[in-house]
Amino acid sequence: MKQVTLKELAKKLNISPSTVSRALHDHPKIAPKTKEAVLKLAQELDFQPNPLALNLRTQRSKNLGVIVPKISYPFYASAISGIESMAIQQGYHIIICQSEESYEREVASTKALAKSRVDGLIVSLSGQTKNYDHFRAIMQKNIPLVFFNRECEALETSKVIIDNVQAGKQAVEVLIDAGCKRIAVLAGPQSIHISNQRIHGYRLALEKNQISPDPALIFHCDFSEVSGYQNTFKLLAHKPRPDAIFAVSDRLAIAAVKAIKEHNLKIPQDISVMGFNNDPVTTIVEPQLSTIDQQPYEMGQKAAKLFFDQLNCPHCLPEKAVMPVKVVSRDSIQII
Amino acid sequence: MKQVTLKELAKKLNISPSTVSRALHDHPKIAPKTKEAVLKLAQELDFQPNPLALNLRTQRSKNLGVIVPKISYPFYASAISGIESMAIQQGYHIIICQSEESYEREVASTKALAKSRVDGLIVSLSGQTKNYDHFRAIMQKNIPLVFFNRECEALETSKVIIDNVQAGKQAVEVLIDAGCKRIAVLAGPQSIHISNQRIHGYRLALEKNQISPDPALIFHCDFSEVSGYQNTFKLLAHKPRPDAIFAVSDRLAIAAVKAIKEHNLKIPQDISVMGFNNDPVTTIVEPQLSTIDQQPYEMGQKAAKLFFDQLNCPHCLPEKAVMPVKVVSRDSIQII
DNA sequence: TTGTAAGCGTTATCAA
DNA sequence: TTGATAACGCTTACAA
Repeated sequence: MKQVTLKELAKKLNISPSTVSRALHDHPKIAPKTKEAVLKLAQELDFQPNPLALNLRTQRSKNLGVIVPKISYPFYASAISGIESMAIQQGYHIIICQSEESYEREVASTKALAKSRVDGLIVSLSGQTKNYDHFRAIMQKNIPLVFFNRECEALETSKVIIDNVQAGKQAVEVLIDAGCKRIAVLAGPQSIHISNQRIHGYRLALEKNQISPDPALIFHCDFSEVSGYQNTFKLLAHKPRPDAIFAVSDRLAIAAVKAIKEHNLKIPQDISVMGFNNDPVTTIVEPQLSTIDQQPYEMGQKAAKLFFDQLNCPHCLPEKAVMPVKVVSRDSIQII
Repeated sequence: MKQVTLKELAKKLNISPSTVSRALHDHPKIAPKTKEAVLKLAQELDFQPNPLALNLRTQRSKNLGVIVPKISYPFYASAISGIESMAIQQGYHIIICQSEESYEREVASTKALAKSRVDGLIVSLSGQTKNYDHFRAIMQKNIPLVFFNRECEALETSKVIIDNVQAGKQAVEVLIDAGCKRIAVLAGPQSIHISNQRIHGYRLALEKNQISPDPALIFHCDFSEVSGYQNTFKLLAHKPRPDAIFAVSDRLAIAAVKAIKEHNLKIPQDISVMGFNNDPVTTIVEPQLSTIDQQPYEMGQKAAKLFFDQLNCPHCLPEKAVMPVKVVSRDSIQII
């Protein structure tokens, strides 16, 4: 059972392939009955134009590469859904690669996707990435490149981000408004730029509220649960004990919750916790976690939109979209 | 900056395209110095063969379609990673579609993927799917089709599954071994075959241990948290109260945990809970959940392997792979 | 050992 | 209104 081709339609109808092609495309100058006959047969034989041939002609693969640290992070799973929802509307498919936070894997994926001739690339950087030459190569090939969430400031590309400084500030202000004075930070790796921005927001919030910052209250750690857990132990040992923790990700916040419970401290009575991301787990942990929702689905949609903008207007200037965030208040912060 | 083509290499070297092609492919009958010259120039100009042209020639897209209910389910996120790890080795990319448990979306995705000429399809059925004509169409086009996890027994395709009856039996035996006698089931939708198989396993376990089954202890519900929660309320109201719950998914188990706590009952002292899937949340909920690990990454790898087997041997018989599961013991079941 | 020519399936251009 | 031809980039008989 082979797929029927346009040529075969032509042969059966005793007309030329070009006529068939025109009939199928509503060409203005085609005899109505020719058109009718073609459409009828095409229907009957379930003719599907071969996209492989189309791709060769147009030099477009109709594929969009997406590189994220990990699809199992709920943030990225949602973002991917958002990207896909837009892509599908334009007849595009997305090809997803995971960097697993590894620079080497990110480079390898970027190269593989370029080789496979994706029409564009939507990327959220790996935690290790400090060199951007692989993306410069993409740009030189005029392949539209859009960053989202974790972006590269040094490159002039379209990007979809949130205002991490502002969001960090908002998050910490929730804690301050709840009466917290000694707010510690589970800060994530120092290499992650968005984490640093959120911490910058933390400082701004303190400043605005005349709380003097204490650098010893900032605990850098990697994103793993173990690391968050261990650093919370250190954090709780600090004298005087912090009365709140701002974690730059929900995963870290949840590790903190675990550690806090082991210390037989109560959340939020003894210590408040603020997360970031609005992962589904935030409603499963006890108490439920206050956090910041970045609306990843919408970020993904916007990123895809910016890709199509670039595709359709290669010489337009790149666009930077800053998306709004939402504070989500739950039970991990004392209400005063 | 256009990509350089094989023809251009040929022109620059004043030889024919075919010679260049042969040089690049280690053709046996090629003069060493011709080959050398070609490779050198190819290197210099960073020649990358255009896969779009290759695809048209070979009539292969080098894309593998994957349809799952939802990528944000951790089970599927892992399975996808497993599929991808195999695919990448063979120069394949995967195109992921989410059915969102909708029959219509599954049909639409199947058709879209066929239209885009994927070389094969790896599918886990949507919860609604009862008609399989869209897959029959795929099989008629000789597109390799592999099911995993949620399969279709009526179709003769390759498949990767676990023995859900056996796994359900094992799960319930853990409860029985812990001394539970009145084991209720959060059973999921009646339309989901694998859930029903797990429930069948439940019955076998009861039977084997001379516990008489009580149909009133089986609570069908959809997979949502609300539904699991509400049904647990009903379940707990049942007299005499069950001393254990076997949930066919961790999500349901977690909803049950919530409901149980609202009743001020203790897990596992008052009631034990057994889940299924080994989702990451099982270690976040308190107490940590005993469950069944299906090793989704390995399932995904195996599914991809079966796809490549079909691709390379179109007339080979389909293969059914039954993967082992692991019982994961945590704190939600009383140890006696 | 290399070159020529045809072909994968489609469409754009030109000519009729 | 339709047809012939060439082209997208690559490979492979076949010929030389």
